[in-house]
Amino acid sequence: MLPPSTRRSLPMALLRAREVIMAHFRPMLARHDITEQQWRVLRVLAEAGPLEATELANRASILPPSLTRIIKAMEERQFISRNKVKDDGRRALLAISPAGLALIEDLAPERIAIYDAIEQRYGAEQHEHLLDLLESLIQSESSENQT
Amino acid sequence: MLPPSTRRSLPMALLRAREVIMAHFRPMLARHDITEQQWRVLRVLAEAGPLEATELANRASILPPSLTRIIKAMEERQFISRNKVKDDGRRALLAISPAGLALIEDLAPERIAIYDAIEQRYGAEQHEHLLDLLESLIQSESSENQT
DNA sequence: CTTTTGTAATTAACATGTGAATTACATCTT
DNA sequence: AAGATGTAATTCACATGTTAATTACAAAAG
Repeated sequence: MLPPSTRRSLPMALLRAREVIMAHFRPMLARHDITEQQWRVLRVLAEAGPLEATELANRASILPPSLTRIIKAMEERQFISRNKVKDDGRRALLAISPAGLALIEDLAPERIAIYDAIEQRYGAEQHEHLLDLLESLIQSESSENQT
Repeated sequence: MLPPSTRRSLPMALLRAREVIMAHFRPMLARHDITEQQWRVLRVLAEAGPLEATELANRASILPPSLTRIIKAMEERQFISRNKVKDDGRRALLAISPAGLALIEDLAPERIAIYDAIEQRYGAEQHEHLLDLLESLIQSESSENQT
């Protein structure tokens, strides 16, 4: 229960870990002129199908104001489309477009290769274990658990 | 070696984990009108003593352009001071001021309580193990390891 | 001594993070 | 139906992330 030093604190360790991982993916994304967040939006929509903005924001871990801007930019680049929901003028369904799907499929091999290389260097077992521990942390600390 | 779904990918898990942790600290920082990054700068300087900008940026995981802005703001609020290094007009030593130290000391009890509560919910052993795995990941993937 | 090369810090330009306020609709109340 | 309340999305204002370009200075090369 000592005061956590900056050298062994969860927030700093999580930040640094994310940095070293993303460093491997950034060149790929930059070559296709797409940001990390735009990439997350595309992948979530590709996996889950059309979603409303709120749900998409949650799944991609992007805040609503950011998502508004991202959607606007990606609509202009024709990577996603929006269709208003009947009976509720506020909501709209956001869907990935064929061009967006094509981009994801183009990048899939490289993305998998990068991820596999990380897993090899780090070790498959450690990797699985780390994912488990992170999921567990997210569970134990998510605000929905407050009774 | 399957394509990592967004539900079990390291980048997403690290991002979400950091979010749920920081959610506990944000109210405290907001009450003192200080940002997460400014807080990191203060703590690093308090722990390590005066540092040059480059070293401070590395230790606080802040990019140079951001640090330039942060230093400017914190100098105006008198939380840090800068002293030019003799013999090299480019460098300057950045140091935490008495007011900065006072802020850190004021917040220390609450900060420790928050951290301890997280550790209790999550489990001390899991917590240690997670830190170990993260350190190991950072080691195995940091760019200095490229031969 | 001048030029070249290297390094630290800053600036520029644009995207995102963040909290607060606002807008546009829906729904509930009376 | 009119007003009160709730919800989804956006807008605003400002801080930071990110890359590229630039400035300021130092050190090496000629």
